[in-house]
Amino acid sequence: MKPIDSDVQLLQALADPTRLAIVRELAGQPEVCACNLTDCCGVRQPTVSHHLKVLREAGVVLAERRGTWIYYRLDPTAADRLATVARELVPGGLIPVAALRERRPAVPSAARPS
Amino acid sequence: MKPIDSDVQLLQALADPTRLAIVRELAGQPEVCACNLTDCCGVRQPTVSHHLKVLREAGVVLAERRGTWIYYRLDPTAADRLATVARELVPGGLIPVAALRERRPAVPSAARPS
DNA sequence: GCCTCATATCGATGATTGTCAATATAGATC
DNA sequence: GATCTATATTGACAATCATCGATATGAGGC
Repeated sequence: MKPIDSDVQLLQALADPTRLAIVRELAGQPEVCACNLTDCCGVRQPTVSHHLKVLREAGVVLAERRGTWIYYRLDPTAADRLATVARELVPGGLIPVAALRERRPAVPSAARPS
Repeated sequence: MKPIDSDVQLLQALADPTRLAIVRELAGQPEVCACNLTDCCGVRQPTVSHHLKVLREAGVVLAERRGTWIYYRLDPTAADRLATVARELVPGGLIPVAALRERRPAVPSAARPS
């Protein structure tokens, strides 16, 4: 049971065609009954239930039971967390401001790397 | 060989602890020699090479050979593509403007789902 | 209580994946 | 040519995962 990086867990949850289809289905409307998610992805009910559990544990979706049915919606914090990861991918995003003043050579560190 | 959704491929590439560590290493500096990525992740050289291939094919990193060494850097378009996925996760982000004028009930669709 | 329906869990199975040692390839230098 | 070094590829293995049918759980209505 090694603990999993929270960002990796978020990315892993989204990195599956079926789960991303579920998420996109949820993005279009305020909430969706789980019973309506069974059809949209071409997989059976136990599979949908499994994927919804993964998405829940990763903090991507929220579930609310009302009577017999369970309604799912996107967790409002998920978009922000993914956007933060996206910001990490901006090249030079972590370079200190001072370094931006000097011209970066077109072919840097051509010598033997450290 | 079914074709893979481009967004899923991007997410899959990032959804691994080792690959995310490589990406974060690349985020801190303009470019990194592949030989310097072998140490930072606690895996052997063939494993790093394999992960770099996955990241290359997903459009996350760019490679440039200079002599014996190959320098890797983040693909400038990767951040935007991930940010676009993040924007899809904003609840109600795809709701047409007209729908925003009417008050959304606190507990919608309490009746039998369609 | 019983019955029905929606959802979750279990157990099995085939597919995919991360990792490694061994080997191959490509470039530089002699 | 030969040799050295950096990187890629191959082949194998264990582990993880997505999917399913069967079954269990939980809630409403009778």
